[in-house]
Order: sequence, then C-alpha cells, then structure tokens
Amino acid sequence: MPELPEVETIAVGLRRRAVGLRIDEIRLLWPKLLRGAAADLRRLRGKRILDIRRRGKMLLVSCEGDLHLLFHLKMTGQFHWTERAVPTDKHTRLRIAFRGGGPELRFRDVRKFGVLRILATPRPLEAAPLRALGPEPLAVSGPEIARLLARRKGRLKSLLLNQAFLAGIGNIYADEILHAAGLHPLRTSSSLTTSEARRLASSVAKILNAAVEAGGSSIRDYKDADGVDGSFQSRHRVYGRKGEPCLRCGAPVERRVIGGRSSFFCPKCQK
DNA sequence: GCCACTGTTAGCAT
DNA sequence: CATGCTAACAGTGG
Repeated sequence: MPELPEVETIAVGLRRRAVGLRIDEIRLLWPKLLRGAAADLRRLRGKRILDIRRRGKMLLVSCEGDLHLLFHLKMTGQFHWTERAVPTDKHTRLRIAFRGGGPELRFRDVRKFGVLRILATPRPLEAAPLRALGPEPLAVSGPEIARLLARRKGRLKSLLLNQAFLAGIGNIYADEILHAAGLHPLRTSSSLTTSEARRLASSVAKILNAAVEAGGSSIRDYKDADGVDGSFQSRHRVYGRKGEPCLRCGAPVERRVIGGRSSFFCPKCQK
C-alpha cells in the first residue's frame, strides 16, 4: 500500500543508488504493466538515469534524452536490487539491467495493478497523468490547505483520498490524519470552522512528516527498495484497530465503510 | 473449498 | 462537482 511516505522512502533509496547508472536493457516480463508502445522501452537503452523523484504516489525516473519512466505502484508494487544471475520469481514484472555489470533493478507486483508509462518530454510534471494531481501536501502551507478545503465540498475522508485535492494521501494516512485532527470522516469540508480547517491542515503535515521519517508503514508486504521495513505501523492510532481503545479517549475504535473504503475512527473524540 | 476482504484508480452511471 | 459501483488481480484469513 505505498502511499506518499512509502513512495518517498522508495524514491530516496532508489535515487541514492541508481542515479548515474546507464541502462543496458529493460525486459518486460508482464507486458500489460506498460501502458503504451513496447518500442518506447527500447529507447531507454544506453540512457543514463539523471534523477528519481516522487510526485503524489507516483515514481518518476528521469533519463537522458527527455525520457522518463513513470511508475504507479498501486497496491503491491515494489522494487529491489538483485544480481542478474538470480532467477526471477513469478511476481517479477520488469527488470532493468545496467552497463558495467552489477545488480539489476527489478519491479515486483503480486496483484498486477501497477502501471508503467514512458514519458518523452522535457517537462514531465506537466504531462498527462501528473498534471491532474493536486499539490504536494508537504510542499503547500497550512493556510493554503485551509483555503483549498474551503473551495471543496464532500466528506473529509473522500476528499483526503482525492488525488486532485492533495496528491499522495491514501487510506491509512487519511484515517490517521483525521484522528489526529479530531475530525469525523463523514464531516464535510464546508462544515469546518476556521480552526477545524487549520487543525486538519496541520495534521496532514504532522502525520505525513512523521511517517516519512519512520520510513513509511510496513503492513502486509511493504519494503523499501533496499528491503528494509518501515516502522510507522507501530504508531497507527486508529488504522486497523477496530474495537480497540482509542489512544486518546479510550472509546472503542469503529470501522465503517465510507465511499467504498474501510475507515477507522474514534466515534467519541472525532466530531 | 468458499467467501469476504485487502487498497488504488479509471471508467461509467446517477 | 459529488457520489457510488465495478473491474483490474492475487493472496490471506475465517
């Protein structure tokens, strides 16, 4: 479930290790991973990786020649480094080998929801899938978030999950943010007082910063690109804690489906 | 063995 | 603009 903190952790780890490497060969083991022409993949051969960064939940690998690999990890996508000679397992969807030998970078994705696009443009952030994203929650000020909130309506839970509102928040962090803000997931943005909007904005930054610092949350099978678990799962205060006491007021945490997504919240201290 | 559930997003209907 | 449903997929747990 890579959300912003997990993708950020992966991006930092990959950047450290992959920038400067020259791509030798990209092999697509699961053709449907790539949206677009397979011929585009071959254009990457011989290109050097210049930068790797995150935007929302997407990972952008920028190479020479204004060519970019744009990954969305969806539910179960993960990267890892492996010696070329090691056989791939059945969930490996892509392998990228580099000039000069050394380990190759592999993309695994058990549920095959992951998506890869090739962007050929000097300004990838303005290209189709990235253009539609809202601002980065950690790059935008509290008052700005409050202002964005005032322009929207609808339930807070759905709004936080809306990537066009803020980019990168998923189900886990949406629930944790709302709990930290003491706001009920069914509250609407138009019902917020100024101080509630401010509380929500600061909770967005507080939770996401803490999660990035902890290397993300490793529930199920998330690991970063170096195979390391995150630790933020031990600090979840509502997510996955149905029936357990709220860590603020002691009332049992409730689970309810909101907008088709399981939502955990404290019915007593989230108003 | 069956079914519910898992979390993300596109696409479609309302 | 908002919401709700489904499909895409595979594994886990009851």
